Amino acid sequence: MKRPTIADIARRAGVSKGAVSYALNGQPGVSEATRKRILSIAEEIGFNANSAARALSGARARAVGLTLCRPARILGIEPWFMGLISGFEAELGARSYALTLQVVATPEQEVEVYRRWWGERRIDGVIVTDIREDDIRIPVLQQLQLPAVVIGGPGDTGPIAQIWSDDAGAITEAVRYLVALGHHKIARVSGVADLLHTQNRTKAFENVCAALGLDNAITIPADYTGEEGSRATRRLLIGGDRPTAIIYDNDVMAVAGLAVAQEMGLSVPGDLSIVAWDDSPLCSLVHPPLTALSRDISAYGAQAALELLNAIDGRTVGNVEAGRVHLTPRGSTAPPR
Amino acid sequence: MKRPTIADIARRAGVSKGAVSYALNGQPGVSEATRKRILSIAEEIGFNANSAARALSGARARAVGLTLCRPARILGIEPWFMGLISGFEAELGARSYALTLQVVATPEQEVEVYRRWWGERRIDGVIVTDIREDDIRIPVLQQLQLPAVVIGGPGDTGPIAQIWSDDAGAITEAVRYLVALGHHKIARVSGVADLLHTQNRTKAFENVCAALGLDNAITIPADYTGEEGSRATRRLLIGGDRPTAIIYDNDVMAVAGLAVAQEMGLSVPGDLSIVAWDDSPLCSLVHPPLTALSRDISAYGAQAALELLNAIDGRTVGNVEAGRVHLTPRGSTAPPR
DNA sequence: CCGCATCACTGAACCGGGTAAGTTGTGGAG
DNA sequence: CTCCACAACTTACCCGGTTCAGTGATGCGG
Repeated sequence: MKRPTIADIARRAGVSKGAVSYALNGQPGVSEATRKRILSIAEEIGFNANSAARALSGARARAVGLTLCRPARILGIEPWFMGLISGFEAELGARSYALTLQVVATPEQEVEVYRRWWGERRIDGVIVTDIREDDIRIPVLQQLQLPAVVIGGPGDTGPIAQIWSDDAGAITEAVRYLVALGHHKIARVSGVADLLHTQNRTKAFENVCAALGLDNAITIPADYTGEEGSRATRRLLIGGDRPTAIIYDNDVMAVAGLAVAQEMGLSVPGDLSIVAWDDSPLCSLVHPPLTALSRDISAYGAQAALELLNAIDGRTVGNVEAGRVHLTPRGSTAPPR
Repeated sequence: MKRPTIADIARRAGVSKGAVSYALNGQPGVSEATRKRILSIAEEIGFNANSAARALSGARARAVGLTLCRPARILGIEPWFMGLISGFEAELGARSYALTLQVVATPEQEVEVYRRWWGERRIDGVIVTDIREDDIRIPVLQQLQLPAVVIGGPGDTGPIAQIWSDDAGAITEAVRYLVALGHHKIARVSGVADLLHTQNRTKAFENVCAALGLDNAITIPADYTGEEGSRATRRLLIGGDRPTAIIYDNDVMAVAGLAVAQEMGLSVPGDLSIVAWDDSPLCSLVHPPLTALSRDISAYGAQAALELLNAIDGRTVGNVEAGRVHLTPRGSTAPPR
């Protein structure tokens, strides 16, 4: 089956290619009558502009890129990324932008992918996640002048826009809630330590615990996987002076922690309260359902996509705070026995 | 920063654009010495061929498409799709093919996306998942002559290649295992009923139960979500003649089923044995860890990508069986009390 | 009735890589 | 020494949109 081109439309409408291009793009230069005729022919023959030709003649590629830099086994089970992706799609799909995905192993590879995409003119901009301190991707994106938005922070990303959520406020709320329930020994199992938002959370956790006079408020670094979550939980629970509540940096580790507690014969929430970060269906799936720090990940993604499209269109975008994180109490938290 | 083009390379090497093109693509027509010189210049200035120009001049777009047609809240938690995606990437990344993703709500929208992608020449082929009986996407793909591979089946997809796994054999193995443990009342909670692989599994389940003389071997249809998994499990467990073992069509529903059993005060595996389909980290995360029907999803995806690349290159591909599914016994199965 | 602006369009160049057809230059066979 | 085959290029056009510089035709004020 032959793909229709603007030349086909031009022939059928009895006008030139240029006129068709103006008509289809809503540019001035054709009469309303001709425009309507051309549009109806385009509709009739099922015309879609060849994205390659469009991109080649200096216009947009109408695609944005996303690299995922986490091991496959984490990606699979983490609801976070898929939530984000479906959020992107909501905005991108509406403007028929495509989303190009690449799974990589290291930040260095990510930089390579950015360079390749840029050289290939394959994408108009990128969405950057898992931002670190002094992230090596930032200077490269600036050098290439590739429009971008960073998800995460707040932190220093120079002129590149950030979409961030108030992690510090959220963890403060969680700790206050646990203290109000009567907990004094609260621990935390964190995600990958050199990610910016992990550091923000850790700092805020230490601050609020100090402010409330909690000692023993330690953070054990982990990596978001269930295995590490279990290991960290065991380390916390085997000591004599064990915590009565644990806050986990993601839902997967929280579920793993719950399993460890059950395995050790501890009752949740009787002996141990559990708070998960990021409220996915996973949290309401287990027994007892987990108290969680919820945010609308999909809306977060949609907002990021919108800001990126703005950046691509040359509108300057500043730092934006995404929707608030709020605590959703469920069966995994209670006053300590 | 200006993007280098083959014209830049040609100028620096003192040859014509054509020679550069031949050299970069490994075509005959240039001497080894010239080819090396050109390649080293390309390397030095960080050349990447403009994918738009390449696609426009009749060559490949070097991208493949994937549409995901499930509600966001399922996509997020289902490890299946992300596993598949990282499998694709392994093959695609190696040949620097891009993966273009689109989340849609209905099969009709999927067809629209295929048509648009085809018209835009944006992709060279598509990977089709969640295949149904008389799937509306198949005739469209044939009409457009868009290279494709179907994941799932076996079923009738005409000339389009399929990658399938032996679901019938797997469920037979699971039932035999439970019977060997001493179970007589085995139930199943299935995924979306009109998907082809669900039907294959249901048929095989009925066959093996009939062959082994099990009565009460009912299948309750669900939709892969935790909520439906819980509901189906409750329905099965409130009856007087409740099953002693349940097989779930995915891991999410199995975990939900486990929570329901615990909530009802039933011990797993003492009162109820649970088998999950698709062994994700989720299965070893909960307590007790779930016995599962394991397959290497990532390898499955890689194989599908490879076959698609073959199809794009014009090599005919037949139906391929992916790696075997095998039963991984864990703590959630035992002889009934 | 002339001159000028405006509209509605045409024609052609352009983007950057692929490739068929044409042009050298060289070596070896006859 | 001539002729031919072949390697090693160059030239020129193609892909399908976008865009800019024209070109008639029309309208309108003076």
